[in-house]
Amino acid sequence: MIVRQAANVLEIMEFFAQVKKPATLAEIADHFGWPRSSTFNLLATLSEKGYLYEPRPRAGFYPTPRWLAMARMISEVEPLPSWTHQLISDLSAETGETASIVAPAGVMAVFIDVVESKAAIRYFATIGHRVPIHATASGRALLLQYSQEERDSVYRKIEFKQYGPSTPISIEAVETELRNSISRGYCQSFADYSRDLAGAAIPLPIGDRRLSVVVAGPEFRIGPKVPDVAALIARTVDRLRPKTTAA
Amino acid sequence: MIVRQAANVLEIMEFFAQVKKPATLAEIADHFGWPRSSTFNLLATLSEKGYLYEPRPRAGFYPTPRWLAMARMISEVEPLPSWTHQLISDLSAETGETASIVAPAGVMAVFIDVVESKAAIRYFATIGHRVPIHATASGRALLLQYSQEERDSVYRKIEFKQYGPSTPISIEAVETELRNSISRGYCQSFADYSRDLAGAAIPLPIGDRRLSVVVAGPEFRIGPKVPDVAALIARTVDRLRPKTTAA
DNA sequence: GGAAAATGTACATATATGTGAATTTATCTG
DNA sequence: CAGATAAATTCACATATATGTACATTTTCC
Repeated sequence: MIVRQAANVLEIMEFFAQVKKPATLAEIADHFGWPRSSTFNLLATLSEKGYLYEPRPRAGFYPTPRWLAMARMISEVEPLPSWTHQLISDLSAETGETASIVAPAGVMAVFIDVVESKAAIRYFATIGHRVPIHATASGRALLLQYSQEERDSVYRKIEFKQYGPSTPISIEAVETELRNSISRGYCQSFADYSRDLAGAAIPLPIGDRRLSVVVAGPEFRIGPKVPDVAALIARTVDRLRPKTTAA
Repeated sequence: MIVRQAANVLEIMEFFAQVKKPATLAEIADHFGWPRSSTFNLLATLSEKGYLYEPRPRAGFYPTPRWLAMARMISEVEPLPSWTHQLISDLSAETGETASIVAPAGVMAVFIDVVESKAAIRYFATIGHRVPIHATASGRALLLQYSQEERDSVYRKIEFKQYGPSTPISIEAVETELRNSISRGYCQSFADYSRDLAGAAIPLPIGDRRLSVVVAGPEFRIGPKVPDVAALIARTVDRLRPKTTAA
């Protein structure tokens, strides 16, 4: 069950992140199609908690820097090592495509860092974007780091859907693709989940965290180059990952 | 009316900002005394929206960097000029007390930037902290920038409460205190709102934004020095505020 | 300056939502 | 490796909550 008012808080935050200027109660209510009275309650709640204020008289509400203060506190803990951002930054620059660091979240994979391609036609992904773990290159690069039991446990919760012609729609299909990925040396996906999207990914274990790196873009552009891209990812990881004695 | 589930989202965020490590459903439910099923729904909603993930297997949830990404987008708009942080930073260093930048939010005043005192006994304020606009030095420094009509409009919404012995409990009392502040050259408060707390504040108009600076601390420590502190604030503003031809 | 329009606020009520109990899944223990 | 224990999920129902309606306030426009 989705908690509507919880989702609405996030929607409001995203709304402000987009419009980047104060908005009145009426504007917000109209934008979302919410009743004024409900909007009033929600804004009052956020204000009362110190997350919204009125920067200038009669110009409406805007989030306080409290969001930022909280987000900073949260993110200063086990941040990604700085070389991982360098990694996707370099990969995006060299390939011209979108590169991301991905982490597991149940049956989904979440983008936790993204450097977007600058091309007009590109894979549009944002931090927080989620994709099915079994039907994407980045997700499968996470699954490769799981034990068989852990994978089985994930499989049980997956609802297999035919997102595209090549989507694996059974446990065996996923396991087969994982085996292929191992022998191939990298994970790939050709519109397994998103239409026209192809990508290459490899596992990126950091400490006890299971992450993956993925480079993805429009199939027509990146498709033929997937093996090269995969090799580039591997080389770039080798170059940037700090050398340690332990594996 | 307070929107419970909206508030809960903020509580969860603050919880993670505090504990700074992943937490399982059970831990979160226990911490807040929420039913597990409700907690489940909330966490599912936040996860689905890309704000929560599972950094490592079976170690529970943690916010994704999406919070930070959103908060950055929001805060990169009309940020405070950098000299205002320098201002409160210097003030806190010189006085040993907590210094803040404050903005209006209806009948309340919100702290939008804070540098805390390092003393063991200190004014504990955080960004987002709210105080009544009429019963605090910082709030009255905001009211001084309002027109009479605007102030009247605010007064109509205030519920006058006797927070402390010196709290102004009528419109006249507030107006009188404002007049005194003008002739005095700064705003002050001696436990008008918070017990044992004294502070000095002055208006800080920036562009068309109405802000104020306040230095506050325990009454016994800062009380006798309030005039000096006020003078220091004024001097420091003069020193740091960029000179422009226009007023 | 006065009327009209827009915006913000309060409240009762129907309904969407949170929750307790039951079920399933995972983890620990001997 | 069972059996026990704890955690995560599901679901139907009572209730807390979102909202339609009415009212108040503020702003706009003539």
